Amino acid sequence: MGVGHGMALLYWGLKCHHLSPSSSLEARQFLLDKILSSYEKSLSLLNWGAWVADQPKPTVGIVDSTHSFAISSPRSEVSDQDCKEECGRDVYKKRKTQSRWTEQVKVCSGTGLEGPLDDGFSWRKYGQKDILGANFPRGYYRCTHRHSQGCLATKQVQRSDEDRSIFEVTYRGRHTCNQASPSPVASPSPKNDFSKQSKYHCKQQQQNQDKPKPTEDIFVNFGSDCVQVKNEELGSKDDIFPSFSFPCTSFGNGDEENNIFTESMMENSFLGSFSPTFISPATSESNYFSMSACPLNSFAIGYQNVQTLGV
DNA sequence: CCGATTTGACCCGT
DNA sequence: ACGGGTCAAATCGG
Repeated sequence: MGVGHGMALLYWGLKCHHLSPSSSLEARQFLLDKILSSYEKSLSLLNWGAWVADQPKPTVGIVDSTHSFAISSPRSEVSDQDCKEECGRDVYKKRKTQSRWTEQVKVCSGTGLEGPLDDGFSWRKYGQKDILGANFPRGYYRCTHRHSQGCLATKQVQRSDEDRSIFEVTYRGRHTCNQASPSPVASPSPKNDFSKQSKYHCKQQQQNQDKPKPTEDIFVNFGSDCVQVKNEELGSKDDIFPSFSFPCTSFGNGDEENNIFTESMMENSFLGSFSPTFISPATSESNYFSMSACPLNSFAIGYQNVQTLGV
């Protein structure tokens, strides 16, 4: 309720104020401060403070004029795990306490793409396993910048048994790296960089999910993907975070300039590193965040039409 | 040559 | 003992 209100307010603010790249930096900062303050109030209302209280306050900064802003709330877990990784193998214990959430990525069949879409981050595959009871193997990915920047974000990709067009992407940890450079959506010339960068993703999809498709189709066909985000296993079993969603039409007003919220947040941090904190750090499995971002024109990888699919 | 992927072995929690 | 997750050597490919 509270967070939903906060999110509604956030969206309202962005929409009503027509936050655009041409807006002054001060205006945007002011609005974001307002929004965040409301959001934080909502958080405290929710009494999920136990989790939030330890967290450094989320900071919002407008990075540059390409209307990308970074929202981060660094956690001690990062340095903690860094140490543990260096000092010994304690990743297994740490795993339990890491933030984790799942996106169900639906790739519409017959569109030329059969595989999990690129989420704007660069991943390196480090393993694959056959999972008991699953028809398809699970792929394990970690951030490409794990060593160069100590980024500990990982994800698992598994194709759904019931619907081959659905991929369950489970993210763990947040990106602490500077992912602006390799990200196809964040680059000044997305299309060129994307086709180049998606090389490995494309290949990986072919090898991993046995459905080779032409690279050329990807950029277009991502537009029909659906992503559902849900949070998992973050400790709390309390139903304090009812699911909520934006109506699909809300974002897609066709005005690119007004899509700062969707394109910026999603491409930079929303799905990649910010969402676990922002969305629902303490939800039970029955509660999940659902987010619509239909015609995300600039959001090249095309997260779209997220709905409460129900799990 | 360098970075990504593959894949069997290994580790850990249950 | 078993299953899930990670490691790392071998391999691939630009």
